Amino acid sequence: MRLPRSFYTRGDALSLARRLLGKRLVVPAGAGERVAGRVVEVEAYMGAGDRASHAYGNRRTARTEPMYAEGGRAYVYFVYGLHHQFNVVAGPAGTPEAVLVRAVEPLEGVELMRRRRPGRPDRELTSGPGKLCRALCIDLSHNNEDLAEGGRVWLEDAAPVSPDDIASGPRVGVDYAGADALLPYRLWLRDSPYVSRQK
DNA sequence: CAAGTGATTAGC
DNA sequence: CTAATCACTTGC
Repeated sequence: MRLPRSFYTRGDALSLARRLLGKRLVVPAGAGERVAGRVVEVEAYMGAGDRASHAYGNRRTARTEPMYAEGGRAYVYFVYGLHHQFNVVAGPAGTPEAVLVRAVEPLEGVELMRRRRPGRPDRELTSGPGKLCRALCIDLSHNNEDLAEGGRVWLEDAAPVSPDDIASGPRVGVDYAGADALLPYRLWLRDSPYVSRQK
């Protein structure tokens, strides 16, 4: 079952980031197959007031447009000439907040993931934002898709995560954001071996 | 540890 | 139009 719209619109990006940990990210892979992973690492991007956000100062361009939609849509973009990044849009329409999914633990379709990432140990199949998009085949065609209804990627509920198991720290790769780069908006499951390397 | 890759953007 | 900038990964 897909998580409902209200799951995404209920709170801000940080609240959604916390609730996203442990949930199951699913992408259909044709012929009734699925590729799926458990979310183990995320980053919150808090919108217009967040210097690290693409939508800082309400910057509104063709790329950032999906962030302004009602929560529950996908915001996918391309960085560094070769990697895709998958984000979940949070909050009501008009607030450009989103949560970047940084790492998942492979659960379904692991064979497919191995084939898409040849020569990688299972630990490194999905342990980074670019890696997971590669393993799950998420690309620009998924941009702006509706996770709550009809989209070709979605999230499913899973066993709740205890707050004690969640660790936090500064976000990765946002040094340009000044003081905002220090905010503890990166969250991960403390004991998961599938989180990305940088701490 | 540095190169690479190309979409996106701001600045003319 | 052009140049600069990346929410990163990989192979040296």
